[in-house]
Amino acid sequence: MKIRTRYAPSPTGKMHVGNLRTALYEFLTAKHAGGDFMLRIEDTDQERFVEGAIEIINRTLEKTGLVHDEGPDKDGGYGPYVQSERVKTGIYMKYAKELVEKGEAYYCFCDKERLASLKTEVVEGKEICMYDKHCLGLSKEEVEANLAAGKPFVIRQNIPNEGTTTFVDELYGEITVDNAELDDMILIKSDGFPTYNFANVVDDHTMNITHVVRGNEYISSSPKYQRLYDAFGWQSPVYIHLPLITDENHKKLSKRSGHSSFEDLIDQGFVSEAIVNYIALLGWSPEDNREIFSLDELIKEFDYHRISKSPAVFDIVKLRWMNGEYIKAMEFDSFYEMAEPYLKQVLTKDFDLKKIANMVKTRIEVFPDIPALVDFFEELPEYDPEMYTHKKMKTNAETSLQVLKDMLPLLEAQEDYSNDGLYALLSKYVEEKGVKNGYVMWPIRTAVSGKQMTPAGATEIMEIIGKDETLKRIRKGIALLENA
RNA sequence: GGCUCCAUGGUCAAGCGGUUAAGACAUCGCCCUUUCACGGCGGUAACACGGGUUCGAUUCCCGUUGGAGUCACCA
Repeated sequence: MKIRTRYAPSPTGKMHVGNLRTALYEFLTAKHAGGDFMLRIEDTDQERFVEGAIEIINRTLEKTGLVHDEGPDKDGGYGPYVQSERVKTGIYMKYAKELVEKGEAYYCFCDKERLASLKTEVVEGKEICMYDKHCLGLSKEEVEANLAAGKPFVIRQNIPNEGTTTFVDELYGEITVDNAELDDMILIKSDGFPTYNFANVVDDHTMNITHVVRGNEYISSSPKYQRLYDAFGWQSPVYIHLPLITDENHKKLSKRSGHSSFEDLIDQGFVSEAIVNYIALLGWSPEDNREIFSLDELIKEFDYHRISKSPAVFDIVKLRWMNGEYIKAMEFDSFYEMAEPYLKQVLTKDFDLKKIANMVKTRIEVFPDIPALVDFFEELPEYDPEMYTHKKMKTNAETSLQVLKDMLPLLEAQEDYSNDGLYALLSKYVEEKGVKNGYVMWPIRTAVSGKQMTPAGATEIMEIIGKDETLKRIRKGIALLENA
């Protein structure tokens, strides 16, 4: 049988990385087996609906390559299935009533006050209460009368207080709970909309979803869903619950961490391929030791049986490393396209931006690293003359001053300011003095950059900034050292 | 708190009764080098604890401890 999976987000804002990984694993589970991947928008809670959220979901899935296979026709492609649209067909109410007929569900007319009066216990600021099945005792006539009188109602699942319920998860195995632990959850809300708990079962069944891949947080409500499948006489799908992604404190990733959503990450200069690659490895590992995977390679290698059971910490440091690997592997032209705005942030003079971009390409992990790395080309920063002292190079203020003074007239006389020409000039001096390269290169590089760390060597820098600026900076260095 | 799940280095993780317990990130050191970076090489670092089962447990079972999730007319 063909595998069918679905990604079922609710449109409430940004795309959380946990949700993105869920979408990825659903996509991969289907695609690895040549199956289909669906997108279903779960918007049965009108209050939580956020304008533009569906667009964010669509854009993110498109950008990451997680394209869904079917759905309502929409200008040339497939749109997502949308629950609020399906509500209009009456499908959920129809199935809910079927359950009522079977005695597996019942109408409930309890108002907020009565519900609030139910014995509650407060644990960690959260109220805990279970419905007392009060309305299950209503006679058929009473229900009819209430309905006829237009009294607001919900439909609840009827779960016995005795016995146990078991469901099977592919990864976790059999999970059994006492029915007494299970609340009579609401299937249809008083506004006529189904709850997620109900809609998800009806939809997964009617859409022939074979593998339900979802976050770990659903594991505790899965027994209730299982009872729903059983009540309908439907075969339940294969369940695959995914381990949680946490922050460095092992807590659920939240907005506070600053990188909890795909959008955050993109804003911070990560490329989507690297993000996908990284989260694929958060909770899953291939048979070999490979770590760099394109989406197509993931499809080929992904085996959901190798998904791990324990939670994973989202490590931004490793993501940065991986992003750096992707940047290094990029074609120069596409790299340049993305790097240019960052270059232009700090470089306004007439520089060879492509040359600078090329220097920087292997040295950054994310694009926003660029400005701080190249800003000295534009303007020499204030720097501490202490920087001229370097143990290994055997340089200090004195030797540096000597080198700069010796070099200044040579650089003034020099016409050829190409990297090669300058390198030849400096090498000649090095040879004559019988010193090590660094003995000369270090002070020169310091004088022309004013930086501890640069993306290029001394002569490359001089080539870029040109003769006038070079001489200015060398003189500045001399002045600085003489006054020190 | 009830219920459920999880437990290999700081982090991601391989392992599925017998291994010198892989690999990656981070970290440290060395080499290379026109400093740093890049690159190359190497080091430090882990089976939470206690009982079983077994000739033999990181691996299987039980308990303890620790962590997490969940307990809505949210998904």
